[in-house]
Order: sequence, then C-alpha cells, then structure tokens
Amino acid sequence: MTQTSPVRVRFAPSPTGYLHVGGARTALFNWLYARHTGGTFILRIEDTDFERSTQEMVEGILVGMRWLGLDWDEGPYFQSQRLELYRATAKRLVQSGHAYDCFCSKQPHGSPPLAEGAPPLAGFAKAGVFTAKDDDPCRCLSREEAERRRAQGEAAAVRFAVPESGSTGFDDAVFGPIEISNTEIEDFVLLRSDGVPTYHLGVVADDIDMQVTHIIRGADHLSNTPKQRLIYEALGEPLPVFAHVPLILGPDKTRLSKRHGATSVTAYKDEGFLPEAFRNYLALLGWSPPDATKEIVSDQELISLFSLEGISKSNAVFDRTKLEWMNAEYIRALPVDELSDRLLPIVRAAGYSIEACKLRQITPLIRERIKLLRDVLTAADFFLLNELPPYDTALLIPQKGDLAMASKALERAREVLAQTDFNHQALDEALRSAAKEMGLKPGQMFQPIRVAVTGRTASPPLFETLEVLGRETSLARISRAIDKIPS
RNA sequence: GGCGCUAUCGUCUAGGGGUUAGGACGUGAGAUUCUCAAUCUCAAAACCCGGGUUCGAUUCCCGGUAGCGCUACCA
Repeated sequence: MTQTSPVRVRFAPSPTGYLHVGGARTALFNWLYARHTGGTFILRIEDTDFERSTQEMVEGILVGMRWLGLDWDEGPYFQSQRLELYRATAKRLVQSGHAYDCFCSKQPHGSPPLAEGAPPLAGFAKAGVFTAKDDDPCRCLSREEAERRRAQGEAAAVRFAVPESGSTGFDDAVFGPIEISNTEIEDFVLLRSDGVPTYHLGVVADDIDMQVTHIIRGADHLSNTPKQRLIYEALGEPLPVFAHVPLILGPDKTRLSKRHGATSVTAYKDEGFLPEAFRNYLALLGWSPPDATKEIVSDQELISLFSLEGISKSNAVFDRTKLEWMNAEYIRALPVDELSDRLLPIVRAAGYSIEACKLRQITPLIRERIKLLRDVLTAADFFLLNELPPYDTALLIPQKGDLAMASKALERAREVLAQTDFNHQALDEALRSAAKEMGLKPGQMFQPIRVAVTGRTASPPLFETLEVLGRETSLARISRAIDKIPS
C-alpha cells in the first residue's frame, strides 16, 4: 500500500502582472484542496524575470490573496532569494550529464520570437536548429572544453539535454494521460547566461525543495509538463501529481486580459464584490460538486466537497452577469447589521459623514436593490444628500395625470405629513385615505411624492422611505417640489 | 507550420449506450405591487460535422472542423 504523505500544494504567481481572475481561481483551487485534505498551502512568488517583476505587483498579489481570504500556511517565498538552489541544481544536472553549457549567443536553439499573429515560420521547427540533438555544437562539447571556455569568462546558459528519441508523458489528474515525443522538445534553457533560472528550473527545483505533492495550475502549462518531468527524472525525484485546470476566457472566448475590462481581483474588491461571493463564483468556474444542483455553496461546503475529479477539461467564459447575480444573492443573505457595517466605509469614503445607526435604517431598504456594495452610493444617494440634485419637474407627473394633479397631490401630502405619526404604517394609512378622498388612485398620489422626496421615479417603498427620511426632510422636499411647479 | 488539449442551451454546467437531455445566469411572458427591486409561475433555448462499433449513439472509436494552449536565455 502507498503511504500517503501529507498534501502540500502551492500557488506560484509571477509578479509581472496583478492577480487576475485566472490566477485567483488557480489559487482558490489550491487553497480548497489544501483545506479539504488538511494539507499545507504555500505561496511562492516566481520573480525570476527581473525586468518585468515589480514590488508593486507583489503587494498587489498579496492584497488580492488576503481580500479573497486565501490564507497561506507557508511563504511567501521569493525565487529571487533562492538563486543558490537553482544554480546548485543546474550544476548537478550538468555533472550528471543531463544538461550542458551552451555558448551560443541567445537564439540558435529556439525560434525567434514570432510577431503577434504573424504566420509561423514554415518548417522552422525542423530547420530548428538542431533537430537531431547530437548535431548541436554545444551539446557535443566535452565537459572539459566547456569548463575551459567558462574559465575564460565566456558566458554560457545551461540547457537540458533532452533525449533524442522516445517520448515523455505523465498522467494528469484532470486530463488523463498526456504524451509527447521527445523530438518535439527542444533543449530548453535551465539557467540563463546571467545565472538566473528559467521558469522550468525554478518551479521544479522549488517544488522538490518544498516537497510539493500536488501541482494544481493553469492548463497553459500542460505542454510544459513533459519538460518538467524530464527534470524530475534527471534529478531522481518522484513526480508529484499534476492537475491542470482549464483556462478562463473573456466573452469573446479569447484569454481573459485587460482588454476585457476588470481582470485584477482588486478591481472586483473596489467595485464592491463580496469575497465570499467571488470565491463561490470562481469555484464553480471549471469545477462542479458531485451533486451539481445548487449554485450558492458556502466555503464550508466548498471545502468539504472539493476534489480534483470535479474539475472540467474545457475552458470557461467568465460571465460577469452571473457573478453579479451571485454577489446580490450574498448581499441579500447578509444580516442587515453586517451588511450595513460593510457599507459604512464605502459611504464614508465617498464623503458622506453618516452615523452608523442611520445607515442601519437605510440598509434594509436598499438591500434587495443593489448588486454591488458600491451601488449603495447610487441607490441611497437621496438618503445621504442633504439637498436633492435637480430633477425634471415632468417626473412628478403620474402616469395618468398632469402637473396640476401632481401639485394637488403634493399639497395634500404636505398637510397629511405634517400631522401624521412618522412611521410607515401610519403614513401608509393616512396617505392612502387621503388619495381616496381626493379620488386619486394610489399611484397617482404616491408617485409625485416619491419623486419629490427622492428625485426619481424608482425608489424603495415610499412609506419606509419617508419614515427614514423623517418629517422635516420629507416636508422640505415636498415644499420645494411644489414651488418648482409653475402655477 | 509542428505538437498537444478540448468540444451539451447565448454563458456556467449535470448527465450518460435506450432520458420529455436536468439545473443556474441571462432573455421573454405572467402573477404580486405605491414605483423599482426582490419573490413566484410559465416559456423559448443545446448534445460541432462525418464515418464506424452496436438492436440502438449525444454518450465509445476514428477522421474532419473549430477553439484554446505550447512551440523564448517570459512565466
């Protein structure tokens, strides 16, 4: 029987960009798997591309991870601080004959970078330089010769000596068996001539060193995995489990990018998505629970249900509309006080100095009307503002009626409000019977009041709104509306 | 171009040799109602194409097509 070692997974972003939706989903899957198995979740920053990596992006990634609630157990480790490990690993590989020094200047082993959309160079892979790997002049160099040239100060990269025949494959936990011919794998670089490792060396050396047992990452690495397997084998290390997850695409079915608008998770934070809703949505993109019937799944359920088997093989389009729906579900499910507490900083940041208890009165009235926390600013502005912004007097006119009717309704309302208890039941009764007395339909009476008091035709229920607004404000706004009506 | 992977409503997906192919978002209609929202009901909406295997394929196999990925001294 196999002794199952404790699960260790990692999320290893490169700080050459912010934490995007795809990365967040990968991080989430790793986190869920770690929590599900009681394993360890490691965060590792792959910052070996010094040119493009920035401290700012590192911060952004950490902020995003924290907002998402994806707490890590180890790290963050930084590859830039572990260069010795990679150099030593490369050295081992050279010494064991699995890798060699390459003195070529930059490009002869790989294709020149193709311009975006340009037709690939026909037959290049063949002319590709050294199809038969033993044609490679550097690969054929003796170790002594290579060392001599290095000693003379010649710069060299270290390349992996890929077997000339046979094939390399692995069994992916999501995609099943994958196999590719070794002739398709070029002698890829492990260590650049400046001594900095490339991705392939970095990940493998680290995953071995950190004893990672399961590698859950984007399917864009599927084709790279055979290369990495070759390194594991050359090092005599056991292969971890690979689980590649399908990519997330934009609405146009191309890879999600800045072009598609908000792709940084911090943008979603700022827009007022709830992290728990975001997690729920992301978890269901490319994964589905065994009993895939409900969509709202709590963190606890997610953790207990998560498994590699439920991961799908096809790419998924990111559907913002559904995310918003889900966020609205979470907002409605939140207790009023809690929601109100989350709304408060947003309202204050927008410049309103409102008391927490006042906001708690407003919250239940807008809770079902907002999809994002930020929507509070537009949904509740008339509660927050002292003065209503100007609105078109024509809005005061009820569906079946005219300005004169609106005017009459408002004047009557002013009288009623002046002498009615300011709670919504009393207001409801009083206003309703006033309408009846005047021979008006409820809507004909209420709509002008709504507009007078909120400045718009759609609002939370009128009587609750009046109650929260209070007598003074309500009366002032109604009077102002009356004044605006040309007589 | 080469290699690899994938293919169920517009989108996310369930399912699986015989099903009225299920759910969710969105869309449309209706109900409720002081407006909006929420809620409820109903509706339209899918197995990429062609071969094979089979009594029977959407499901299994092969081919095609399409999409995506990889093909860097990026990750």
